[in-house]
Amino acid sequence: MAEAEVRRRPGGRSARVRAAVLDAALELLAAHGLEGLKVADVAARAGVHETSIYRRWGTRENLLIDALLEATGALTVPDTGSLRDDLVAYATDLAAFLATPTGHALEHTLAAAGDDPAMREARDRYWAARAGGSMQIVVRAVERGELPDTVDPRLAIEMLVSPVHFRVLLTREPIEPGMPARLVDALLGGIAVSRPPSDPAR
Amino acid sequence: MAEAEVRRRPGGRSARVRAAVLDAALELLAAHGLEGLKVADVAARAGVHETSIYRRWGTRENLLIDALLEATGALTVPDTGSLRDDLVAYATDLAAFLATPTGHALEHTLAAAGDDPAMREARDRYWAARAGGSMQIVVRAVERGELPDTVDPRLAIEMLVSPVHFRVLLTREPIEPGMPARLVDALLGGIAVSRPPSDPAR
DNA sequence: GCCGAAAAGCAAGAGGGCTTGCGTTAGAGT
DNA sequence: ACTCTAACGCAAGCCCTCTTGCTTTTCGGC
Repeated sequence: MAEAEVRRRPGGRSARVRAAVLDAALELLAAHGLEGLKVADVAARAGVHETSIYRRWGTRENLLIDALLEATGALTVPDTGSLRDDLVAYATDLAAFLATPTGHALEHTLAAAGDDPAMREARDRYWAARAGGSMQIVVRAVERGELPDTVDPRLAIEMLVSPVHFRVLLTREPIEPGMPARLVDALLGGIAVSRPPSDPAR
Repeated sequence: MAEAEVRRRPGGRSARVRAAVLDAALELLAAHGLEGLKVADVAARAGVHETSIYRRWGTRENLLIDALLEATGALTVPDTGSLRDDLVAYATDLAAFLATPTGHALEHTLAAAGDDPAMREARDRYWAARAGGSMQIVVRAVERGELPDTVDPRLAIEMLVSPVHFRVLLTREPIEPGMPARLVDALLGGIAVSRPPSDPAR
């Protein structure tokens, strides 16, 4: 997620401008929110001409994606030795991230992003990295014998994380603290069996 | 979803303008896509002044939501007597709808929509209607004894539909024909048990 | 039929995203 | 050190969303 930075030379003019612009974008994003961020303001704060931004990034959207992906570290992939605990921790972390201004902005920008080749590649890389990390939770559980090797790690992770994204992006309902655990229990045991009374909430 | 239309009088000027604008918007949406739709074009095609649109709807976004929700019938809620079949059919229908231009546009517009009170109310009504219908699948299964009454219908439906939305909005990966069935099997039985070899795809 | 209010028509314009043509500057390679 | 080129600075302008002040039409109630 942070692979640039050593593009040509750390102190080259290009790198300097790039860093200044991305920093400015993130600061203004935190200050004025996603809608309030104007390219002209970013340019002014970065001490750079607006045209330079458009020449390099092309669109406001591209700039946002670049800044947000650079600012977004990978989610930590827990490894407690317990599948259930790992999944609950991961979902909880994700929900917490999506509740931050940066997470919220990233989510909405990704959802609104277009389909040009460059954007497609950035998106694919991002999700591949996310999936690669989180699927380890499932892979390790299979290795430990906690899960049969017939499970599809990708589908399992999708079923875990997508309800969280769903609420943030579409229904906009809050994610109660107990939701990750209920999600994981349903995912592991299936809804056809009654779940253990393991959630105080709701 | 289609509750207006008898606002003041079917032939009143307001109603006429409203209908003309929404029709024009949907036609242009189908013709030029979500990004290609311009308010001025809608006004021209509807034979209406652009100002009238902005006076009534306020923003392009509101216009889109109004047109799309009006054009979107409720998804049919299957009732085959088998929970598994109902869920698979529902998820398949949803995926098919989201693959249509209208569905795609609705999905993205909803995700991008803001949080003003009017929008919030429209969104809540939409999702309440969707949830109300789809949760019946689960409720009926409980009544039939196919599921214990400890299941949370809302969570179950969220876990069913959100991976579909997730792919459409965020990862943009295609939804393979076999996905709904695999989703339902994982949801019903849990990933901890090996699934029956019931999917030819993948 | 008449009248008051609500909605539509109209013109003008502000603001932000994005583009283009041209001159200027800085840094990478030799 | 010198040049050649990629990147930036700058000015001007287009397009689209959205706003505002005022006039004109139309509809519903009396």
